[in-house]
Amino acid sequence: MREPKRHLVTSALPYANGALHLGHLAGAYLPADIYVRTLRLLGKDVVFVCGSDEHGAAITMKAKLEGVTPREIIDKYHELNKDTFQRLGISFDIYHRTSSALHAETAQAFFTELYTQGGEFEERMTEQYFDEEFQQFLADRYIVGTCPRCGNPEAYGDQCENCGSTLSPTELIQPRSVLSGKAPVLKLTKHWYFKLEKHADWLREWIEKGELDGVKHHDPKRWKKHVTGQCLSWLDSGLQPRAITRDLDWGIPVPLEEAKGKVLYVWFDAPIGYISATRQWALDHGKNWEDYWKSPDSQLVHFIGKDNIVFHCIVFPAMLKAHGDYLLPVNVPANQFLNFESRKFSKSKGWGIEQHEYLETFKDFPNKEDTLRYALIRNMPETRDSDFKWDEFVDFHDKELADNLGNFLNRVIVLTQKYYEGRVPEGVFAEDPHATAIRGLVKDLVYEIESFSFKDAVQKFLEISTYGNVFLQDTSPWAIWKDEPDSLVVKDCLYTCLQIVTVLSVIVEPFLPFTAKKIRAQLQLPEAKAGALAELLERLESGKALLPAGHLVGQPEVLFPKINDRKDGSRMELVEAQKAKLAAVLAAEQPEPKTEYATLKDLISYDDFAKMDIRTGTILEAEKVPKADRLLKLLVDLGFEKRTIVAGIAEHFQPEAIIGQQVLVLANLAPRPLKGIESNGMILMAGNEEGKLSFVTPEKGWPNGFGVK
RNA sequence: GGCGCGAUAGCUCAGCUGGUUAGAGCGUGCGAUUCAUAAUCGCAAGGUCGGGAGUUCAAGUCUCCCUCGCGCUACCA
Repeated sequence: MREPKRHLVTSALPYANGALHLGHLAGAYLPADIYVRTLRLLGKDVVFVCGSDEHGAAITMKAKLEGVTPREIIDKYHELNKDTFQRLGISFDIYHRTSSALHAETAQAFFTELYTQGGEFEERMTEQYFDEEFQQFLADRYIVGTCPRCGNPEAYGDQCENCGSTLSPTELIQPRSVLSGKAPVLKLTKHWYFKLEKHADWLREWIEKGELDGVKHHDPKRWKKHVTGQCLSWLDSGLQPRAITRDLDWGIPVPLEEAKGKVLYVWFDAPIGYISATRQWALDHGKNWEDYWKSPDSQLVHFIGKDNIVFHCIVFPAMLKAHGDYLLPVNVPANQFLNFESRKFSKSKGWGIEQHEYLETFKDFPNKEDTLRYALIRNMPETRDSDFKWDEFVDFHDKELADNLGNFLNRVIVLTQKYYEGRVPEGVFAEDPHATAIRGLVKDLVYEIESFSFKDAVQKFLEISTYGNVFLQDTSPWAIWKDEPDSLVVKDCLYTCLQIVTVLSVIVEPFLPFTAKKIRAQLQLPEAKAGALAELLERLESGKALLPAGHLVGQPEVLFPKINDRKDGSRMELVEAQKAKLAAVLAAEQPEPKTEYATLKDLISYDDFAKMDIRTGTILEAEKVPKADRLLKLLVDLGFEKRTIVAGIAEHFQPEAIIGQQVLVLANLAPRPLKGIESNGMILMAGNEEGKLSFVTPEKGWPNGFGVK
């Protein structure tokens, strides 16, 4: 593949209704930042864009819950996230937002282009819930009701947060509007759908072979397996048209006369945010944004978490291709998820720590940003879920940053001060084997970063520091210096070590930007500029000194005060406090009977009740319905007849265990086929707040077939 | 249930297109060293590569079955 002229790098746009936690940082922002900083050091033309995703019903929902406007919500979280990223050293060239006018214009133009081209959209009339009192259609999130799976009375129209199942609003039992609290009605509405399925063929070729229109586009082997795998799995199961409009008042208006009151569905406008962010950046810097999005010698890379794979590898590329002119990503190095002390991050359960919260809590901790960055890099969930542990956080910091890296710098500077009053001695480095070895490690490191293997890259980084330690130890200049203070061996040794430290001062920057500044300062060197790494490699090759003889270095200063420090327990206390917090969460977990009872349904008349014919019965046979996790096929004796009933209780009861079980059956429910089996009635079950089920039965031995009054 | 990804030393993980005695870091044990943040360096112990079957001259690496973890997806109490 040709060397690209320009790089466009994106990180997933954070949704502006909350803060981000360490998992997000490790997933989509930190790796992107390392990648981008490396490219800059190599002197490449690169733009790194991100921003807030600020539309969608979840934001209006949150605003409503908090009694504020959506604008206040997005302003709050936009500022918070933007500021936090900056404080952690995530070096976006722009952190834009989708509420901007430029974005609205960009997204609308994108829609209009696809619309006028024709063939990409289709219109559909669908029935959506409508709140008659408020005279508006309800987004999925605006409908709550009882979850059909677990019985949680507060499930949303798109998802039940109790059992995690994905729902559609029409599945909810006893739905009600969040706005009026009343039952919504179904009403016809028109929406536009993007015909994703017509792009399936070229998408498959693009993902499988890396070819676009028969031309080599990228090397598919360089994509992560779980990314390619999930995409092909989607393609195999068939693509469906996706709605791109919504009935909502918060978002970008659909630019069509006949679509008044409708907005672009947030998933459609969000990825276009990458484009509008680039446009804004170009405006601010007098550049041409199209060079980055449309020129074939530019290269696009999306950094995301695994929850976003399908959008970035199928949906958005399809949109871009349908539009025409746009580049498709050469890679989407999605990371998996980071767990926190063996569990998933959970804000509601108090498990985990958010980015800004970390910065606040570790306010007085030296190098808090780089220490965190380092711990996350070492544990980055590159190919599978990984786990953040405070004990490892301490170990990585103390053993690798303090003992290996920090101490190496320290001993070199101390020796230079002691033997040569801080002046770099004369020596050879360039043509000796050490220079070759170091150059090899630096090249390996760069290669790993370009391959999105950040864990391997940081390991190479540490190897350089270890190389220095080994060399220093093997030479032991202190032993020679005692008798021969003018020894050339000692001069050569320190000269070489100082060159190695200089290498470290440059390549540390992508990983630990704050530390990079400190090391440069100790060496009395200016900060490494764009292209510094390219220059360094060149010098290593051509034999020029990186740090010339005679250069005066600064006074030694401890770079990383250890956490596990017997003289100063303050840093360890901070970590211990975090561990104690988690222990407290665990301890408090058992008694949590914050029982929520379903709100009572609307009143019904006696006649309504009388319509139901509930009978006593006994289960005669039970077997699992194949290809369904929840369904059991039952044969129930109702006295006057035996009938087949399919019940969704397989997760709670073994088929053998319920034979002979007495039950109550809603016997006059209209028959309905389930997985090809006709179900004639419904078994009555009692449910609790955990979603557990219990049979409702008459007294033991009660005859079958009699009514319940 | 379907699909995808994963399961390798006590712990965290590397092992590309199948090929000599399966690697690294941490931890452990022993030794060296003192310039340094009780840091550093060397050596050693430690694995039936989740389980089972198969293909092959040869399998951690390919095929099939099973178990477990994570994710996507289907399924009315």
